[in-house]
Amino acid sequence: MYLRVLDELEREAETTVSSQALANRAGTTAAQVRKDLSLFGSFGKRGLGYAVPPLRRHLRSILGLSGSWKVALIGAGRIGAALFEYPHFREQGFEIVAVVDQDPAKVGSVWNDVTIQPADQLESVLRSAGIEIVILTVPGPAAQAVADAVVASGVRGILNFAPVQLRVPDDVKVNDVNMTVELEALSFALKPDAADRRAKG
Amino acid sequence: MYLRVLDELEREAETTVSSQALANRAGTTAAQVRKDLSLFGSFGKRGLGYAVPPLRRHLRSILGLSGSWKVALIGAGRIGAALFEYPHFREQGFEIVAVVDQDPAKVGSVWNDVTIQPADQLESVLRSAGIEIVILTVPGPAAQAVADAVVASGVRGILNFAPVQLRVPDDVKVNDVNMTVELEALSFALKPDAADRRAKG
DNA sequence: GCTTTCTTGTGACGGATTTCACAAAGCTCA
DNA sequence: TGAGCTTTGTGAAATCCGTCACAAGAAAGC
Repeated sequence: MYLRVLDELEREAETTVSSQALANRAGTTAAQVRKDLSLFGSFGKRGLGYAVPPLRRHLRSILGLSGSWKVALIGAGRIGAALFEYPHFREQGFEIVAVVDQDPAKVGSVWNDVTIQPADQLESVLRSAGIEIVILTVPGPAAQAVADAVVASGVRGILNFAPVQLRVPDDVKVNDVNMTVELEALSFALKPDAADRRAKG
Repeated sequence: MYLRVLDELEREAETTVSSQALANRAGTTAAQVRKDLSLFGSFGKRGLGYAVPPLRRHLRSILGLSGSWKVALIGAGRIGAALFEYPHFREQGFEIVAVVDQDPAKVGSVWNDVTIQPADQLESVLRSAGIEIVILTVPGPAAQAVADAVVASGVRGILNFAPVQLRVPDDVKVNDVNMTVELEALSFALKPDAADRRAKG
């Protein structure tokens, strides 16, 4: 989130930012910002704050965003299609260089120079394209089987949109985007008798 | 996540489940499951486990999912369109009964019986449809202004897909879905010199 | 009815994370 | 140059959260 704020500050041509200002924009506290950043080094100047462009470069480097990552999209349904066009992935260095789908009617279509490949060739597609991270937008019931094949192809990062918990080896990292769970959390916070929870914590 | 697992177990016609089994499927530990559930009551039977259908009902009630919620989609772009069709929202009781977009070319289109309304009528649309939760899929730079109007319309829950931190009053709950941040977290975990972090914690 | 087996509910512990608070450092201006 | 103001970096304290471990409840077998 700090990187997102720094992107914004750089567009606004701000040259420095204090931990307090960074905290305000990122939705946290000044002390938290300083603790977080100090884990990776001393980037600020006392009395002044943090210089925006260097801190942004530092954070990009810390996050491993200095180069670019080769990403495959598995599942060319509505959500997959929307993500394929999502501009922020490329802006941050994630290039979707392969698309795979199980539906024969979709295989062979070309999306912006990328040809949709059949699911039964998943492993060879991932290996030959040198894929490092996969975005998984297949239906829940199919997700675990696809994830197994993805792992077998040597991929160690999965961004999972399927509403199931994937079981993968320890050296594979899965991050879930679970939109339904987020909505349900809103429901919990808003349900009629939730007022006391808000008051008492 | 427990509710998701219980949905699954009920489809499989399982009648009871132990904290251990629930933990396996939800990706956590048995002790964690018991602590979490015990916060809201004693739902299990010692020696037996939890009865699936009643626990599922309990969780749905705790989460405020007993009835249904009226939801508006603001932003009819690619992501908005994908979410409109996403079946799991309706399955869990979230009905998208209004769609709003700023683009005159889209206003007036009908999506599955819902007519897209113009952004300048946001407040009246939200109020007259009795909207309780909003899904925000507008571009980042527009998000705060739209959120302000949403809050002014009395909505107290926002599912925010814009990659910015929204500032809202304390009685409004915002949940963020930040796909780019999730990818960046994968990048951090996978970047070449990340091996030592994994080993040492 | 009694023993065995299973599994919950929960207090105690310990590790992790956040907040607090302040010395040290840098800038500005006289 | 030095006083005053600002803001970082970081130990210490406080808080939060997950894990452990076990007493007690419930069923099953005999």
